Amino acid sequence: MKSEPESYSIDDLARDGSTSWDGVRNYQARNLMRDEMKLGDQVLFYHSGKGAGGPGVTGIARVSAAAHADATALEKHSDYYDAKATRDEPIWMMVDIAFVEKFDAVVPLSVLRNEKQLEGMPLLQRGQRLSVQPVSAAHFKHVCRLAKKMQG
DNA sequence: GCCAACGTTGGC
DNA sequence: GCCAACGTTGGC
Repeated sequence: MKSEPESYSIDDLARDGSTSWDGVRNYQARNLMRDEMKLGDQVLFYHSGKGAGGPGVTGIARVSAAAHADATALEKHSDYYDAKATRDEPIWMMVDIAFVEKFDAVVPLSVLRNEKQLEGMPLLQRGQRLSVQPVSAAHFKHVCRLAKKMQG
């Protein structure tokens, strides 16, 4: 899951313990949360933009609640308000995630790009912008190995 | 700040 | 249903 650290960082998640991943307004990302993310699934937490250490994976979270309606779509004054959403058809959904671990150092995107073992990882595909993306078990493990290696 | 990639909107 | 225009994302 991607987040701009200025809006919500791994440190914010560590402080809060858990959070509802509200505000996703992209159907593909919504579908991934709704259909693919199960309670207990592990999540790579990614900082986009200009965080400390540049864009990269900063830690691990875990799905603490499966997809449920994102009520911010119904709130007129919310940045995430969507006039098409109704109580019966909320349209937008979110999962809750809980903090698991913050890496000692960011695993930079530039490092991920050079890893043969991460070939085919959606995050590394040209032009990808999805804020929620699937990660294979093998890719997940490899990113964790890189994180451990970097704290070396 | 630039720009490529991509999603959405709306006219036709 | 097509597609141009526009807005957003996000790396560089």
